[in-house]
Amino acid sequence: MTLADVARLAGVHPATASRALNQVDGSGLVSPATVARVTAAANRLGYRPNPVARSLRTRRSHTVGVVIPDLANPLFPPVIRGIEDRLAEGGYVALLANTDDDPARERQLLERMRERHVDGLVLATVRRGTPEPAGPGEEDLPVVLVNRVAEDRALPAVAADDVSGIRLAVAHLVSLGHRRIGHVAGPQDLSTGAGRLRGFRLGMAEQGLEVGPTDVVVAERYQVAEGLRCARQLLAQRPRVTAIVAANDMLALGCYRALAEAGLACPQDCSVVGFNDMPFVDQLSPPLTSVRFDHYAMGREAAQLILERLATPGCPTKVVYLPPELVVRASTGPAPRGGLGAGGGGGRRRAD
Amino acid sequence: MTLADVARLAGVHPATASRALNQVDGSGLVSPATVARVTAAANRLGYRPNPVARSLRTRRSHTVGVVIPDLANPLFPPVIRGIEDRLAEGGYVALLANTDDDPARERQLLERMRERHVDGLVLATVRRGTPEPAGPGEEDLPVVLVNRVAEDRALPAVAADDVSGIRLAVAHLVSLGHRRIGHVAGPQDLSTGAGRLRGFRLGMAEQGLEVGPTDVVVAERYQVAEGLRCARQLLAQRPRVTAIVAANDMLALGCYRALAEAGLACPQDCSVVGFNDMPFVDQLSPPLTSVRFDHYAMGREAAQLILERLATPGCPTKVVYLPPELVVRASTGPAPRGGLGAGGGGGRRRAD
DNA sequence: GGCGCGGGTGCAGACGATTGCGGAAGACTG
DNA sequence: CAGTCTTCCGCAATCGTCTGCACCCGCGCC
Repeated sequence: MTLADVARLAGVHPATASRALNQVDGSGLVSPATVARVTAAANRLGYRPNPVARSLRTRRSHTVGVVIPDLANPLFPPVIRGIEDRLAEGGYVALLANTDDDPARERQLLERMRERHVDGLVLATVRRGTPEPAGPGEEDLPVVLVNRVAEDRALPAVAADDVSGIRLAVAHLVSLGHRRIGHVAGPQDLSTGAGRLRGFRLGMAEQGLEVGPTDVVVAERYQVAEGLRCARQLLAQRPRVTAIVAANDMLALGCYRALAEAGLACPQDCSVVGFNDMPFVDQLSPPLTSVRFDHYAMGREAAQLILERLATPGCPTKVVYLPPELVVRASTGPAPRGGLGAGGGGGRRRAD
Repeated sequence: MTLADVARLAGVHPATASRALNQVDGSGLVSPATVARVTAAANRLGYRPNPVARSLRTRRSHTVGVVIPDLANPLFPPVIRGIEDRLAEGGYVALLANTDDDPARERQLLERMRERHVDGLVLATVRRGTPEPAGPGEEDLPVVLVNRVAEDRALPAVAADDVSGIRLAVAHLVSLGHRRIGHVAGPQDLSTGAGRLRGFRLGMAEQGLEVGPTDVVVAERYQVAEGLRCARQLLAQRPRVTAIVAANDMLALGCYRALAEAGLACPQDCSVVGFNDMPFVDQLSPPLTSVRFDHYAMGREAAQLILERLATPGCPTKVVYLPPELVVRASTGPAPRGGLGAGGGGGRRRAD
């Protein structure tokens, strides 16, 4: 079942059959009658072009490398699905790779992808300070960033609007009467961690609140254990916080634990807000208030961008920000009376 | 950078270079001296064979199709990672596809995979009653099943030992004093659903307990909403159950909701056991007791099996069962006094 | 010394599709 | 009616690698 068979059945040369089948219709390289004959023959035979042979000749594999830190992070599956679905519509397939946040492993995986002749890359792994996100020699391969953006916006990217998202969270807490709000920040070498910290400072400023040096603790990784460590520290150095904005749901989980350790109830004693609205955070106890954005859409958009670059290599680099929204659940509640809130007068003071 | 360049540098014919590089060393087609010269040249040039050209010639793509219902199901990411890691060790890559449990979509995806000339398939989507798991004409492609097994064990597969796992759960509940135990069963057209129901009956029999017709409700899908529906029904038709064995963690989540609706506390009024020990079920409230098995290992083992079949096509079909273990958390507790348990005498009867 | 044998290489033809080039018609103009 | 242009199609090369076949050469044996 090759092109030659189709050509024979249609009574034309294989070259003509090829042109007939690949014709963007109308551009007169092949007569309409011939196109009809060939496509009819192809249909009758159920002909499917051999992508391997095609790739060899055209040097395009119709394959895109997708590099993420870890598939087991619940944030990524919906993103991957979005990428794959959109790529499939464009006739491409995704090649997945997990780096486990290990730069050495990442380099090795990118090398493998180059060997496989991927046509482009979608990277969810860039860090600030590694200016060549795709490694040396990648300049020819189209690259799109997802979830994280490049420091200088020099690369096309799709990500949530971290700053706005955190501002929503802060505004929500303030509207509940909170004034002493802490931030468990994400790793500052990631655009998300840095952006969300910026969003926190900005949001607080907008509400007329100051951010002191003890109001922020920076996590080294987006992990529950780090969230626990940071929240402990925050509670220690800032005992009267009534709310914590976590840079990420994982960190928020760590905050839950730290509060439980300290014998504080959430949200009665201290509210917590997360970011990402991962699957199942609505099943936690208490269900987590979190900043949501559409993960699947982020994936689709990233795929869209890489498809555009594949189609027209020189096109301008776009950076797309997805609008976040706050999903209010039970982990946030009114500020406890007795906090330093300007909301009400005195009231009962907590015992601690 | 092609084989011809290497050959030129080594002063041999490309054909010889090819043989030298592909030689399983020792089988004397090429002299050792030549092999040394060629490999040296290849290293010096950093030569990497073009997998596309190689595939075209050898008709092997070094690619394995991995078909799952839905990547967003937390069970699968670790499995996928196991598959990908083991495949990578064998020089293969995985091509992922999600069927969303839609047979039509599955057929279409399998067709795409055939077009892409995958060398084998790992399927997590087989249902009982579809004897041709991979569709017609798949007889030539090696297939391995994962998570679910074929009805007649005719296909190699890797899965948890569903029967043993559920028996562990039942034994645990009985040891806590439970006697009236219900089962929210999984879809019976899936081997997991059927196996776990069988395990439930067997486990109950082993404990000398009978399973009446109202003790089991069968879910149509592994979804929280279905779990809710079934648990509601179970509570209605069997009001005095003190424990529910769910065929799956999703269904267990539904049970949580049904209990909450009914004003019952877990585990004080009714214990719940899940299956799979999905990520984050330890963060639920209460943390879920669940039957665990090693998801990553399951993936690795499936990849191992497909690699074996790829290496020696005729090898006997193995079916591997992974040993399950019970992870006891806070969703299971002593049977409430006043149940029909044989454990103690009368005691306080619950008000309902 | 001639012949046979076998290990090691070179030659060239696939694999299946794409594409520059040129040629053969048909259309159209002067 | 001749010449030019357009349209459509066939020819053959090409992508990079593998592999059946033939060849060459050296060695051993009769």
